[in-house]
Amino acid sequence: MGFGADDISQTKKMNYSRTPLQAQDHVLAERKRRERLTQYFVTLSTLIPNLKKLDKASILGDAITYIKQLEEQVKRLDEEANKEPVVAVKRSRLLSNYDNSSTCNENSNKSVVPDIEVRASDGNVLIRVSCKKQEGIIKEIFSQVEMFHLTITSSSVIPFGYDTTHITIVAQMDHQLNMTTDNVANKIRLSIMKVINSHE
Amino acid sequence: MGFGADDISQTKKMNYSRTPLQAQDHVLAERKRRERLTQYFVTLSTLIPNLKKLDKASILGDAITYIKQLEEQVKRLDEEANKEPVVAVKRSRLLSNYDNSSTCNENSNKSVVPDIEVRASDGNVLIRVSCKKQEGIIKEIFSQVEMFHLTITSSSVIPFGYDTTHITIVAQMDHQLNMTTDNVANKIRLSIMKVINSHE
DNA sequence: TCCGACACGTGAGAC
DNA sequence: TGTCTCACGTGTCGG
Repeated sequence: MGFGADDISQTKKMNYSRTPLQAQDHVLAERKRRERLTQYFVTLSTLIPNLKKLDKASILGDAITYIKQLEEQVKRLDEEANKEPVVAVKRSRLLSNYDNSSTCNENSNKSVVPDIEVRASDGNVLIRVSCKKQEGIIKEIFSQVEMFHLTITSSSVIPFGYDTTHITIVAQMDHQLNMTTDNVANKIRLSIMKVINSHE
Repeated sequence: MGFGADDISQTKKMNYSRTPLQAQDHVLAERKRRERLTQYFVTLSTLIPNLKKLDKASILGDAITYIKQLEEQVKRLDEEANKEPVVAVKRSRLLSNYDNSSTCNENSNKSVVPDIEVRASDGNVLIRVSCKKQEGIIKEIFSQVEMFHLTITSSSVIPFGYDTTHITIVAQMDHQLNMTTDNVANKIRLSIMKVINSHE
């Protein structure tokens, strides 16, 4: 940063006067520079809402507060968009390129993300799977369920859209297994997730 | 806006010289003003990411582009937050003590949390409701679904545990409705949620 | 009247 | 080397 005549002691007579031929070039360039800065100021002032005074200081100050406010708002919206669903279903994200950034467009992959929900209550287990239609995947899922000595009381397999299958199974736990329902639920979830993963 | 010596024609000898006693007050005030402006500039420069040059012009220019970028980002996030995500799962939580951790004990409340999931894909709508067994609630849910001019292609109603019912419905949207699938999904979700709430 | 804000011309440092 | 940017002091308006 250059410093001009800093102190008040007038040393007005400097040794070198500029080349007088184009010393005016200097003033012209400086004029141009000021002009650019002023233009920046008016451009900036148009971006700031509720700007009352057009002071350079006010423009700068309000720009600062406005940027802070915008950043805070972005942060709020961002973490609100990325927060987990309210009743957080355990969900396996099998597509690694699942884009959760704010710039993602409506990707059709999003509708076919396979997800699994297992919940247990009163010795019963509810299994809900939503996955792509795949050859033999239903058989394998049922096979996995039976490996836990569960008695299936009802089930439904419902197609949804072009390539999605929605499976709902309710089964009863064998009482001779001394496992907690949550433990069983977790094991089933992992098992099915593994099956689906092997098909991807 | 004040204008100084505008043109090059040197009329250097102006009529009034300032009161010499506190003409220095003027330079002091101006010095203070410049100081404030400079401080604003450095404060502003700290807010702008990836700022390479510390020019006033660069600071202003990058501040302008940064504000535009932030505004655009806010706009994008805002309209993204208000639209229903495709995969969805905005879920009404009526019982606040729902424990989704893996170490949760067998709380019978878990199985009766009424929750609704609506997702839309390829003009189809999948509706999944899990709620308490209640007199006539199934009829009302189906009635609500039909009010949206949806053609139900398949459905299942499965009991789960002592007092829970799990309902899955897949329906096709009427093409003459020029509504987005997400919009329909959201409306259905609200409608069913209202029905269930009135039964609680 | 004075105070605040502005543009101006200018010397000087930085790359 | 020249070119760019800066702070400075100053004259001049407006409220």
